Amino acid sequence: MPNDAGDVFLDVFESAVRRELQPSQVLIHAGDPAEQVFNILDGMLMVSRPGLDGRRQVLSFLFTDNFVGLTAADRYNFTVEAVTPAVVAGQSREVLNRRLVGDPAAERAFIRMTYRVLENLVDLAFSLGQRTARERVAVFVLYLRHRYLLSQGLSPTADDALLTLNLPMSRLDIADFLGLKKETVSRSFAQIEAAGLLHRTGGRDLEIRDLTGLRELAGVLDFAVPARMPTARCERA
Amino acid sequence: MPNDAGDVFLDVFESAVRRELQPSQVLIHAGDPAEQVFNILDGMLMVSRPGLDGRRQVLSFLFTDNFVGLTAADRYNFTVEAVTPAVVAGQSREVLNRRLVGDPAAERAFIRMTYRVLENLVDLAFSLGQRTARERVAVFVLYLRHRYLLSQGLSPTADDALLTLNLPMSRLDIADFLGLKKETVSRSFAQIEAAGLLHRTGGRDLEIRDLTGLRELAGVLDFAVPARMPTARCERA
DNA sequence: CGCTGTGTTGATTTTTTTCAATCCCCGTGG
DNA sequence: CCACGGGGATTGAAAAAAATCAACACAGCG
Repeated sequence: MPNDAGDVFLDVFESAVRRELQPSQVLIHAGDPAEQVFNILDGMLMVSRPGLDGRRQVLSFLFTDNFVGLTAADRYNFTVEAVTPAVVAGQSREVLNRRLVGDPAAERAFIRMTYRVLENLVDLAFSLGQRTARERVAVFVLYLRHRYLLSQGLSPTADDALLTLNLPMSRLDIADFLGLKKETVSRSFAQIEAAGLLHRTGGRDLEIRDLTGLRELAGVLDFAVPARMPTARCERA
Repeated sequence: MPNDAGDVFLDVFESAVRRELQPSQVLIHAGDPAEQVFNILDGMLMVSRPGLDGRRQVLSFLFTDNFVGLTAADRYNFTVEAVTPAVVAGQSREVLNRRLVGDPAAERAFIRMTYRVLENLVDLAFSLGQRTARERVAVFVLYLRHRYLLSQGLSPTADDALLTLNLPMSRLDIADFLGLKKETVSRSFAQIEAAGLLHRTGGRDLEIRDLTGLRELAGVLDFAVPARMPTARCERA
């Protein structure tokens, strides 16, 4: 559904219709016929899967050059809305499909992009299922920083760069992403701040004070190709 | 990584090496070079993503004709092991790739299969992030039943069929799938049983007593193309 | 300058986990 | 055939985590 990539097949968006979005404006409604795919040109968007009773799970945040609109069914089963003012390019699925069939390189790039989406979802599932509230918030901060670094063309391991972050989404959005309530997100931020790992500088901005400590708390070294157990079968009670 | 499909490209496994697995035997170790892809011929397998400190998130259970081995990186970042005695067919990635490049139909089938994996992961993320322990267990029972129905070629909406289920995996495996502890899984089963929705008939077998009630608890009508909010933007506090 | 909506903090309740004890199924061996 | 043992499963009690309910703070905006 969402995601990554600056790839060959993105040229299908050259002839695409541009569309501007205001914060919280909806690009894709879950349930709509899946006729188009989109490329993010500017701004941040949010993909979420609404439940039947008002609950929703935010699945990912989209940045410049991310792609969104994949689905196996003939209707979208996720919602996409703008977080910041944004510009997207929309192209019909058919045009994309025609672009892909002829060109093995484009095909491969497209499949690789889909894998990356998949791996992001696996990371999310791991957070939701296995990490504590504090850990999830720490991972989230690092995740956002990582995405910012990427979208600025910087190395994701540029350690000293980008220690001030803006979180353009609401606490509710973060909560629905992390499977927590907004109060729990606030408290987790407060605890992480109390531990000296970061500092909330008013509004939705923050400053990372101890990147190493934050990474330790998160139990994560990097994203997309996260550090994992090499082979050892983990023995547990 | 894991999953679904009885599809065109599966013919690449005709010339594949068969391998038999005993319960808990590992087919793919996270961290191994990703040289092969597999098709499940018989039995049940389990895909999981191990964390750094022994935590693990089970990502899916695999049944006959499911496919596993996808990854964007050159190493697997997930573990696959047998739950029941199983038989798999292994083929090199290269053979699969060669099979796909020439054939748009196979390509499309492959991409569609990847979408289905993706949608299963989205469902999992929704459960992990938004549902209570009881709901997760109810969804899990319905999910397993759904997979059994599919693998038997029955209609997933055959309501009265298949009311007795065998859960071949341990409570710990279920717990790691649902993001709970094994005791919580036990308690949730007990509560659902007390509510008269199912009955544990010794060992790892159970009997569904009230399918409708179970679906209500789960908040799910069906899988793979789950019921979702049609359009309405959900207003919430 | 007050209003409104988001965010934070506090107190309490609920849910889940943790720790610990038993149970029970099942295979084994007497 | 039945006692025995062992690992998984269940249940209980206590602790911890997160959610809920409620009040307050604060920023942005008319």
